[in-house]
This record gives sequence, structure tokens and C-alpha cells, in this order.
Amino acid sequence: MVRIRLTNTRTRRKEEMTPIDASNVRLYLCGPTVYDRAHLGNARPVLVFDVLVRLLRHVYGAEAVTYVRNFTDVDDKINAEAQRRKAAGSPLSLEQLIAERTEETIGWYHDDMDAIGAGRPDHEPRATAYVGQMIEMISDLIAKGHAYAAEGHVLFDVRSFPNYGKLSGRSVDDMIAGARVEVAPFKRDPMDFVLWKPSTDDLPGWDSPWGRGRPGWHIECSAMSAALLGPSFDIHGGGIDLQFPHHENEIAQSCCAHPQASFANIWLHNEMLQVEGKKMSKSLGNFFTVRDLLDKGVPGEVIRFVMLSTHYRKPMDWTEAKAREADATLRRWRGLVAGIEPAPSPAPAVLEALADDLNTAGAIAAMHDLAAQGDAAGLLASAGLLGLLLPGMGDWAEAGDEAAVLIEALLTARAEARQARDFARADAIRDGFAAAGVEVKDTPQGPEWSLAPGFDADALSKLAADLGA
RNA sequence: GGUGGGUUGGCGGAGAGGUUACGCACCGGAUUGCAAAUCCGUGAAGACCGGUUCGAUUCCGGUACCCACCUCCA
Repeated sequence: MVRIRLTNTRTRRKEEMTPIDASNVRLYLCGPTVYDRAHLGNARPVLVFDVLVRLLRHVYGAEAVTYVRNFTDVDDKINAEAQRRKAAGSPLSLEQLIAERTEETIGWYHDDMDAIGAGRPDHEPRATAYVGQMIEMISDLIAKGHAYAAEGHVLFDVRSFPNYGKLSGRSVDDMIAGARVEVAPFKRDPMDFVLWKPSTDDLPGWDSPWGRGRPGWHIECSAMSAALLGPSFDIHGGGIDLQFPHHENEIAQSCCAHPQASFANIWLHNEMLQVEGKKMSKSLGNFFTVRDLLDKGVPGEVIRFVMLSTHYRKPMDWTEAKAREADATLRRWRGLVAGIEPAPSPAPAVLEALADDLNTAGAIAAMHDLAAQGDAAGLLASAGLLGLLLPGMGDWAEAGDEAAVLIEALLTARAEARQARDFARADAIRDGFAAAGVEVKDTPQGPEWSLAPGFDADALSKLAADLGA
């Protein structure tokens, strides 16, 4: 059995992972708020968890893993977009407009995450489908003395949970001292956070013991993880920016509601993605979406490779140069494994790297070794653990039939020219290939070709026409 | 102000208290009609100052700088 070690944010050390139930390893990842396209940073935890799930399924069995990732479809930004459409004259009701917006966003999200090769989780619960469970949990927290109703709100009483702040290494008193938040007058303590808040008539709302309202942001993950994974499960993750307050608040809610349970044993947090050394953020306005990159012609597999080439606990800078390098490496590897059956199991060095706190960069280095040794079968089997070189994701690296016919014809023409020692013509074809983005390798078995990143089909057609080939 | 993370060769980026990371780029050689690709090989590092140690880039302390979180954000 492979020993999987993960850095647990909760304990701040690398720990061997021991599942609560090896026949059902359970994970929860905080998913997106579905109000707009996923930006590139959203893809990072998804890919980290995708590799983690692939590893866990390899070690514990394909059926022995339950992966949950939620959709947050209750949110002021979604409401704002629906209200904007209403104001723009849409005949639909606000509820319908909200549903329309979240449906289309979820569709985009699926398209974009599929494109980078991220497998769908086993469950993708939507917050709106679990409001009943949230109300139940909030009532329970009030009954247990951990929450209180005030002016249509329900607030969590942070002073009732001595461990509050432990995950993020803060004390309530320190946070109050440095707080920049406006404190609502009905809060008992400035750090108390909202479990339920009132809705006006122009906002979505649900009936509750505290009047018509909607849930606070944090309670959904506590309610949905309990419903789908139980009060104790193995791994909970997300971006490091969620550590506080979101995950801290989840812990407070869940541990107070289920005092006998452990909630998440291991917390995994990925570092932020940066662009040109700066955090990618909505407020800075320097973010771009996964779709932007795909539309620019950056293949999903390349995005995936770049993301995985930096360890998840380190900040990763997205650069064009990395995308180019990844593109070239993947083309080379795809050439190497073409028509090859994968080995029965991944290479030990790759598996060991991933088992050691998801060292994807180390795993990729080990794959380079396999490639250098010519172990195509081992490379292919290992790449699968990282979700790379999979069938169905390699179309970008392949030429269409039309281009293939042209290239073959030109190669024949070049061979004839060389035979005739017409090197001027042979070199013209060679240079034309290079200009069009076709790489030709002459091997003892004859020429092999592949497409380079800047492949230009028009230039290829023109070359063929000019040379009459 | 509080909290957390980082600083590795030209660039990217890992592991390990003592032995080549790896990739890209560069340089030399083989190969080639010339190239490309490939193969072989060389060179190149650990922010700074102390400490522990036979030995530290790796552990400990400090300094500097960078980044993030504390506010919607993965």
C-alpha cells in the first residue's frame, strides 16, 4: 500500500493519510460561486484535487473514493446580475433569471473544467437544494447555545467555540484589534458571523423560523458536507484565501453542531495563482478566465501541465513562456507514446512523488526521466495519474487529414529533390515546413513529422502550391 | 498592527544533513549534403549574518526583501 503524505494546514505539518474508511475515502472541495466564468485561479484547486482523486482511486480503488464539490448559487453577485437583466426588460421573474444565470454558469464551468481534463466529482450539490438542511443546522446551533437570532439575522457566537481561530492561527482578540470591518450593532462580538440573513422582496428568500431570508455564505458547506459525506470525513480543501474566514467558520459551525465528530481530518490549501507576480483577483481586475486562454488557442492540456508544474503549496506565476515549454514537452511526449499501450501500472518514482504531498513537479521530473529512457509505456501509465496524455485530450497536437496529406506529399517531393541532389529545392521545402510550423525529423527509418506550436495550415497550403507538390 | 508562506544555477522548478534533481536555454562532440530531431558530454545554484554539526543549500536564531490573508475572491 502506498503511503500518502499530505500537508495538513490544521496541524501545519506533513502527515500520513489514514482514511476513516478505506473503502470510502471522502473529500470535499469548495467549489465556485456561479455568477460568471471561472478565472484561471479557480482552476488550480480543481486540478490539485483532480490529481489527488486520481491518486486516491489508484491506491484505494476506483469505487472507494467519494468526491464532493459544491456550487454556490446563493450570492449577492448572482442576484445583482438577475436584477440587471430584469431592469433591462426581461419578462422572466427574478427567480427564473437567477436560475437562468446559475444554469448557464454551471454549464460554462463544466465545459471549462472538462477542457483542462478535470474529472467531474461524484456529487456537485447546489446550495439552493440544501437550504432545508441549513435551516435545520442553524436551529440546532441555536439550541446548543452556539448561535443567536437578532433582528432577522442569526449569528454564530464565536466566543462559544474556544477553538475559533485555530485553523488560521489567529486569536479572536487579535482579529478584533486589527479588524477593518464595520460591526453590526446587533452582534454580541465583532467577530460573530452570519448564518442567516433577511431578504427583501426583490431578493430570493426562503421561509425560516427567523422570517423570510437566505443563508450566510459559510453554512452551505457545513450542511452539504454533512449531508453527503457525514459529520466526519477525510479531506477538505480550497484556496489558501479560504482558510479565513470561510474554513474557520465552517469548522466552528460543523464542530459545534456535531461535537462528537471530527469534521475534516486533513485540510489542504493551495497557494494563489499569480500573473506577472501579482495575485490574480477580481478587485485588481488583472484576471482572465480559463475560456480566454482556450479561445486564444492554449490547449487545456497545456494549461493543466503548467498548473501542475508548480507544487500546489507555492505561489504559481502564469507566464506565456511556461505555456510554450509545456506545449513543446507535451508534443514530444505525445509523439513518444503514440500507438503505445500503457504499462500495467505507473512508474514507482512518479507514484512516490505524488504520494509525497502531491509533488506534481517532482512527478513531471520523473516522467522526463522515463521519456529519456524511452519508456513510453511507463510514461503513458504515469501520465494518466496526473491526467496528462489521456486519449481525447490530444486533438490539439494532431493535424487534420488535409494537412497530413499535404505534408506527406511535400515530404515525398523533398525526398525526390534530395535523390536528384537538388538541394535548393529540398532546402526550400525544409524551410517552408519550419515557417509553417511543421517539425520534420529524419530518422534512419525515414522522416517523421509533427506539428509545432505555431502551426499554420495556410502557410502549408501556400508552400505546396508554390512548389507544385 | 496581527497571521501565514516564500527567497535555489541564465530562466522555470524539486528533493535530500554528506553522493548528477529535472526541464528549457547555452556550450562542446557524434550524426546530417546543410539543417532539424536524436544521442553523448561540459559548465552553472542555494538572499544575508550567526549558531548546531566532522560536515548545511537542507536543522535553529536573527536581518533584509517579496507575496498572501485579516474585506467578495480558489
